[in-house]
Amino acid sequence: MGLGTRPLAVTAPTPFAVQVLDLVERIPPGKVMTYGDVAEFLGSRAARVVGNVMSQHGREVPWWRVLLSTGQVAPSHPVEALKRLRAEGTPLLPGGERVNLVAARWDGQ
DNA sequence: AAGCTGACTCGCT
DNA sequence: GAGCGAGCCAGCT
Repeated sequence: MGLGTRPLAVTAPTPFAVQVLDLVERIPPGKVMTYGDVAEFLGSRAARVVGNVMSQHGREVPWWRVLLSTGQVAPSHPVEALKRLRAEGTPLLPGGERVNLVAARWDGQ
């Protein structure tokens, strides 16, 4: 019926969301950014909003490369995230549950 | 239009 | 290291 042509009814990304997604898409394999890093790079302090964006639109970008400031992976799919991070050689801290931010943080260069 | 929400962060205990 | 409270702000109701 009139729901449109897409199988998943995704609301259109807002301008801020587009900026977030553009940036996340550029994070190189083996590198990561925190929610706060992403916000700061976009001239905002809205780390939570970045999280909101990722939860709504993160499926089409390397969402596993966006972390909490503690180095922990996205809370919704932690196992999958860790699996992907290990696969691309992202430096982890001893214990393997958190990313070594000192080594893996990407500055958006 | 005022309030609520949340894949956040930081400081303090 | 683990909890907790306060601050944060774009989007949605």
